[in-house]
Amino acid sequence: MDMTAASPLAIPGRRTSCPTCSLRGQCLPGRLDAAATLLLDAVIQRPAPLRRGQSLYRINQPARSLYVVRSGAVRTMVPDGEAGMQVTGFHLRGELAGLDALAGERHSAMADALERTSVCAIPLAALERLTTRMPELQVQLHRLLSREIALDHAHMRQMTVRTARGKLARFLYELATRYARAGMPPDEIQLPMSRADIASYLGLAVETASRQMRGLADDGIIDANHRSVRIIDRPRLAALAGETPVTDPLAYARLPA
Amino acid sequence: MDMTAASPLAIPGRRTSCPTCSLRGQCLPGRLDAAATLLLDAVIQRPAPLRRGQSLYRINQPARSLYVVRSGAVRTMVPDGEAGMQVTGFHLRGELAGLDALAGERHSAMADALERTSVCAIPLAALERLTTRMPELQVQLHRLLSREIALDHAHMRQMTVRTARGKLARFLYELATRYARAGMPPDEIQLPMSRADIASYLGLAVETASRQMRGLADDGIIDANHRSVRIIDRPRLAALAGETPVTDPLAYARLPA
DNA sequence: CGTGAGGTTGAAACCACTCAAGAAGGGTGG
DNA sequence: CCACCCTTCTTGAGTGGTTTCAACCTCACG
Repeated sequence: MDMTAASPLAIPGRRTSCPTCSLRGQCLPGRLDAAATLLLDAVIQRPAPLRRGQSLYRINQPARSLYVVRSGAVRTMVPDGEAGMQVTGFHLRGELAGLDALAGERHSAMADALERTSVCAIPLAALERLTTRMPELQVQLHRLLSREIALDHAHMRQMTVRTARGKLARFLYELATRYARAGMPPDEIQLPMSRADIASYLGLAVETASRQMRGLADDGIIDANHRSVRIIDRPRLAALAGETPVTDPLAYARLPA
Repeated sequence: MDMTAASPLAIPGRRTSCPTCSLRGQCLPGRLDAAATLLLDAVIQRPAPLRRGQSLYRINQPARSLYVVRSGAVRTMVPDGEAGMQVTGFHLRGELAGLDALAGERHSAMADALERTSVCAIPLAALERLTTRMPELQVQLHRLLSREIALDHAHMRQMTVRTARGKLARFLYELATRYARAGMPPDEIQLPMSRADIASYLGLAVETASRQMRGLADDGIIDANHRSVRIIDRPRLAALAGETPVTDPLAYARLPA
């Protein structure tokens, strides 16, 4: 299945714009009125789609824009030890990338496309100018920032799970949730990332990621081969994802003095 | 050593204010001029110091403010499985808390004080109003947001380290860095959090955290007993913190098509 | 001075990592 | 269109580190 052609927004020759974009509601325009949306639309750049492997921005590159993934998927990584890279995030349709340099300094991470990917680039300078004049836009920006921070926190929780099975379950469960929000079928996932990406993201060895994927399949929870994953038993996946074996449930129940 | 009395800002009877605050530069005022700083100062609330264990905000509570830690330390946690809590962050002097609800919705985490803690509360409604009128303030807000996101990413990297020793080393190293930024001695750390907090934060068993702390001490890298940690061999700590044994350095070097 | 939470230490089981090799895809060029 | 290559993924066995369970210590506090 070719996902790159799935988006109705990628029709060549037809110029995409905020007013006609199906992501409008969950993107920066939010609940902006038509006139305001046009003002925003005017500053947004829509570069040619990135091919698989092309980089969106590099480490230490001065931050110019904020990016919204229109279709495809973006991966962010930071250098890690000797020449290695650590995957810090995946950005799906409708999600933001480039927040690490919101202040207009330099990027602390690098980002590249996992598959053919279209993005909207919002120049930071223009964004600042617009938000001061459009309070609604600022609210929406903050809303999106909150969402991205929440995603990061979800990621943290994934990694503090102490079993590989639990990590992977949580990863798939969260991915399914995000696919649903992006308007894609949440139980038929085409993974845009490799096992190595998943392993790095979760802090596992590649082999472990592979084995656990098979393990979930053997248990009848998912149906997995290669990059296509079908969730069969969602409740059980949720149970695996939600549960961390907590040794001492009272350990953190500290009473006010 | 009692850290709660260490801050010159906690002098009773003397009302703290942005213009006289030593954190001014790295806090929201940033490089605002005197008049603008006063405007900001006027909306900032300074509640009575929190006692150890008192909560700053709870889960699902409507977000009212953004918080800056003036002295002390705040811990944030999310519920995790059956009645357990997962520590997602520690917020030291000069750092922000409450970003998970920046959009003015509800808090997805809870926050409480690890020791006697003073905070400044910036009402979100007022903040929004001010940023639209003061572009400089907005830039600084974004700068702080970037910093917090960077902290989260550092945390992620901590957790993907696959050895407990490395996780703890990275934790201590980063903590020392943040202490330095807060203007505290970076090599004489009084840990505000318990071993259980550290373990939860890093995704380890409490016993492992304890053992590794001792291990670092045995190796002559730190001097640790209970909550006071002295960094003896900073270069070696950095080496432990920076290095992850990367199996395949080329695994993520994907070439553009 | 007792009590309890927080912290440490020990021994054994388990799980994930490492090393190694083979299978399966996808892409490329003949 | 097929054969080839190379990347990605899988599978297997052994090892080592982390977890678990349990007991003990110690410090702060009432």
